[in-house]
Amino acid sequence: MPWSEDHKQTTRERIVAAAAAAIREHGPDGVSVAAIMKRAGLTHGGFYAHFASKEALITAALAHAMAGTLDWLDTTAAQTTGEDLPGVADIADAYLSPLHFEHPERGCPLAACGAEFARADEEVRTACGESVHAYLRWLGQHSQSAKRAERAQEATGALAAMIGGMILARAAADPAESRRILAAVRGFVRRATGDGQQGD
Amino acid sequence: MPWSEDHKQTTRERIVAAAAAAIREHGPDGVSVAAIMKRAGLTHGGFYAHFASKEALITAALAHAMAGTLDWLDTTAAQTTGEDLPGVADIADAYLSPLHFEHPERGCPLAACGAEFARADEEVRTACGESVHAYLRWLGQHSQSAKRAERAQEATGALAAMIGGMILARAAADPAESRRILAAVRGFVRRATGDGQQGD
DNA sequence: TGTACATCAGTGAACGCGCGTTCACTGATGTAC
DNA sequence: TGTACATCAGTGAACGCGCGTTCACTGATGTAC
Repeated sequence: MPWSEDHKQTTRERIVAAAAAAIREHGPDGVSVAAIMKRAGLTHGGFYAHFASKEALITAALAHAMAGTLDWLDTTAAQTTGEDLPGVADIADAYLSPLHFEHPERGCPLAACGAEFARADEEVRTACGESVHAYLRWLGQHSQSAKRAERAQEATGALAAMIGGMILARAAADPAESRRILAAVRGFVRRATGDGQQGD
Repeated sequence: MPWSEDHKQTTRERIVAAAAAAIREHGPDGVSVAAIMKRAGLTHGGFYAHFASKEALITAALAHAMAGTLDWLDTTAAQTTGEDLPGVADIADAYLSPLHFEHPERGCPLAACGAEFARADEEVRTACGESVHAYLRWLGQHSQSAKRAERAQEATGALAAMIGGMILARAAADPAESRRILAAVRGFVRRATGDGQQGD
């Protein structure tokens, strides 16, 4: 075999990473296969040696973005609070941060293009449904409520507020209003989860 | 003048209404000018006698959808509660209803395409920012909190949860999970706003 | 160690298609006589 | 009341362009001798 075993796999991952960033920045319809390949340092012709379709790439990019986001939220919230298992409101603080606001290309794929994924063809739609499920499961594990039903409600409500809050902040007219929105939603989630306030 | 005075205005409004529905159903990039004109019972050639660009139509459609949504929420929440000025949690109940879930084409434009509007060119972006501002103002008027700052936080947090909740429900894998999500977010908002529960 | 070779990751021109937009036209309409 | 006319809302063919996808090729690589 003329090329090292994992060379193609590495290239594939480079394409997925480039796609995950470009799609979150411009939406799945706002970026072309050629633009993604260029971002990965390649030409568009080679694309179909790695993926069956643009659809398949979007699916892989969504999974990549989701995994990265959960990882980043876990790490950031744990660092900020100094606890191994931060609570839902701590996760929401990390999510509703100015850093996340300014960098959709490295952030939550559902805040960046949730509605578009949900409207897409079956392959992406299915991956999107799985992402939602995994997201809620993961956030539920951070809930400190005693009852299972309460943990589920807390996780679902908080995730909704997080995603909607980031969308509102990014849709707002000016940066000051965006900051106000992010802070308000952080406070709202703390109030709903019954956690004491923290930081600002 | 060979045509009645408001004939052209009526046609224009028919195009805007068709666009508002089609865009909320398929996204601004998912529907063509020709498809919108067909939906309005016209051919695509006449479009530029009414609008300077597709961008201008999207802007008008967003405003139309926003106005219709606030109206519908006000009416529905008032009918359900039997009060003139329903509270934030009552509005959230109407928003997070199965009917709204099933009919994005008649529902909130920010839940349907908020992220896309926020990424669009200046004209749509500006209209989107104004929509967010108007939305928050309107919902704040429904808050029963005493202090202004609390009303703002309640409105912002609830709107975030409403929009994010609808996006999550529409992105979920199966109808049962969607229903669970909608119910959970309704409960979450009631908890955060301190309102007693209502209905289911 | 050096060289000829087979492999296949990546290249770039080309394709068909649908899009937003333009424009010469058609024909339904209200008005003037 | 009836008819010729000017207006302009709406039609449909055509445009240039960028898209997703295909394919004949190129050239860097590890292997065999």
